[in-house]
Amino acid sequence: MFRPYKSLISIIRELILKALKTLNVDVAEDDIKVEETKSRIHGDFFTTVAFAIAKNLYRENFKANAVRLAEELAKKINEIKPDVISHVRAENGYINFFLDRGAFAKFVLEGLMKDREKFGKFTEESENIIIEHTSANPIHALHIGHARNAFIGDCLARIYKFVGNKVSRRFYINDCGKQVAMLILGLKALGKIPSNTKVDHFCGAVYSCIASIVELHKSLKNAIKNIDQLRATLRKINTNNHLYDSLIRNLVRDIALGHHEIAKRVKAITENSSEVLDNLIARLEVSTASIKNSFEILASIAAKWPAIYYNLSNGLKGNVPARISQIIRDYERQNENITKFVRETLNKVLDSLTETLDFLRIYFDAYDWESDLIWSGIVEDILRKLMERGYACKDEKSNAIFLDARKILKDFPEMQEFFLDGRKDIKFEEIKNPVLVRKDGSTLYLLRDIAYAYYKLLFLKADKAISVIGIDQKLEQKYVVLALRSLGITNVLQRYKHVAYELVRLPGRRMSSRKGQYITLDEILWETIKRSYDEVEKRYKELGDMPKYALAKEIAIGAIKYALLSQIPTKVITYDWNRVLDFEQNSGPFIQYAHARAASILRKAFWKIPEDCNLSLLREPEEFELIYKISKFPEVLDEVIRTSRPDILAEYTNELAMLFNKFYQKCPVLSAEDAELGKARLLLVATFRSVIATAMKLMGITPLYRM
RNA sequence: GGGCCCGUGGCGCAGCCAGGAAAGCGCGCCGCCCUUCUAAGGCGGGUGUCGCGGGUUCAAAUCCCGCCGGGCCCA
Repeated sequence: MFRPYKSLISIIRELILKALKTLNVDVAEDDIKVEETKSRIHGDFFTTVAFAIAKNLYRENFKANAVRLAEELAKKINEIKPDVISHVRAENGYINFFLDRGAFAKFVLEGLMKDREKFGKFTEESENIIIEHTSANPIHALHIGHARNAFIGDCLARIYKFVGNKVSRRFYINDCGKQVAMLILGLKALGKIPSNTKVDHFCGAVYSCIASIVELHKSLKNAIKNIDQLRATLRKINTNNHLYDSLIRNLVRDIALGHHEIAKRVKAITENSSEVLDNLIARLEVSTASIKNSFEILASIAAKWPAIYYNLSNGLKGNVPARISQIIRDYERQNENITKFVRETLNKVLDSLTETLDFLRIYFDAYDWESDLIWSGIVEDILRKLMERGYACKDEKSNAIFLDARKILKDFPEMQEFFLDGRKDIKFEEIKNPVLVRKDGSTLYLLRDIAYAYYKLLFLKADKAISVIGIDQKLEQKYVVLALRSLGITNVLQRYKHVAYELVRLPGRRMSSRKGQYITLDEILWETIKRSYDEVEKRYKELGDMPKYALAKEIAIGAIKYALLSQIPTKVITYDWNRVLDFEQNSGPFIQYAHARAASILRKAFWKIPEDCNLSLLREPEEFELIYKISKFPEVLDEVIRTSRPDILAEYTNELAMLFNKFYQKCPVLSAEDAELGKARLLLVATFRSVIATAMKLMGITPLYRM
């Protein structure tokens, strides 16, 4: 595989090593660092090896000795350097390497002559890789936060595949939770899903409504419980029942209105302060606040979806929480009546989600249902296996079953660094053993996640299982890894990877499906398409409406994907329309535009790419910088895989586009002053176009040939 | 109460893991460049206690310790 940048670094390292040998100095491998200069004034690469040697050899006169050593080394290197390096110069103890730009251009572009399209593939090792991503609950529309997950997962999947792996993309469906049961109950109360709305949008509204209603019920119930206790306590303290009954009545009213003056009122009347009473008052304050909060959320949801809210609040009958629990239980036990309805419903929502994802060209190889995992007995078997091995145990008192994380860490000390994240000061007793099975016998997500991970690695035979899951699940994911290790997966740290990403926030608050506070991906998509359609219209008057739309769609998809991919996954993004709708530099459209310009030149040259031309004519700074950036492409892919950070690829692609635009401005291709130079430039344009097209495809952004 | 992540010009971000020479980029602002391969472009201009305080080092935005501010997880 052709890796010009990496080869160049090794060439330079070899030169340094050889020079050191002739000077008879020994140096640790690690001290020979070859780095890129920040400014071309100091050449293209430099090494600080002279400092490292001087430090070891001379305690005094450190600087002078470093400077002298650097000079001696530079002199030696100049004698033995290959043609691609024009010269080496010592400056202030640094040794600077200057490339021969013509030779470098020839080296890179000639190497890429045959298979430009495959540049960056490392076909050496081929693994079975499972990438699980998106995995949104199939009960509501995707919002921009889910999009972040989807884009990161899809980009990583494309890269893993491109560099030479077998990749399976999987979507995990959490269908056994409370959320699904809420939706199901809501839909049963409402009857049919109307045909004039998108299913996921409708269900999302239903879910938000019902979740808020349940939430409010819960807060009210809590408050009532607290009031009853308060009443009883007050009676114990004083026997003037009449006075307290009227106080309680007033409190109930005030709580309903969300007033926060309970402590004052109670104390004013009782002039009494006991620990029990204070505690009760505090709890009452809390439930008042939560009632107020629940009311506000419900009000905003009712305003957003008045019809659904109205029908639901009339249609919901009976003990709602009990009915929800019943649905969960029945579904887990695969009760025929409920199972059919749940699966049918969720499949409809899933189809609706997939429609959006398809539109964005994000596809899956398989959908894995949590319920299948339970029904098939895998979850149970994993639990038994954990217990047999002694890594899960039942608490005698509570009857709950815990994962014995402490025992796993003791038995497999190699897991400690991973789990503790380098912290040495934590005491073993402080590590919590998480619950796998509640005292009522119901299982927790963690257990199912362990089962699913195990399933991926052992039954689906993945060499590596990568899961794109929110950073809030970090601890939970660590427990999954511990459990896998205890189940006998020895190299689990290499085989299971949690790719964590942060939330997308709305200005001032977080997005929440439950509270109905979100911007759907569909909304963003259509708004962005509209905006890019306007832009296309401005500059492409002669184009028909449909082609305009097709173009606008690609531009919009590129804009949205780039906006979300270009930031480090582990940082919070605050969603901003301006950022997505900005089509200037550092955006998807900017990159597509650079590609279109290159394609335009090639089209005018009838796509006849010269095979023999004098590449060493390419010595202009703009030509050099572009070639230099191109040469680093395989290293960028390497880095993205190492760090699971697509933003590195996004930034690289942006820089590549930027450098091409500078070249484009400065260096005429088709009307070059010299025909030979023109030919060489045309080859550079073709190479650039291939590389940036590959980079774009890896991000799921379509390279456009005209814009 | 315990832990994790973040703090870089007015705004949004990269650089920190693997310390190196004047700290980069985009947006915004001002000026210039379309008879020349698509101006969704290019060129020029001003903007910084790299949150604060110590320490390690020849060298710190980068490593270590403490603190402050924001976000999150567990309880």
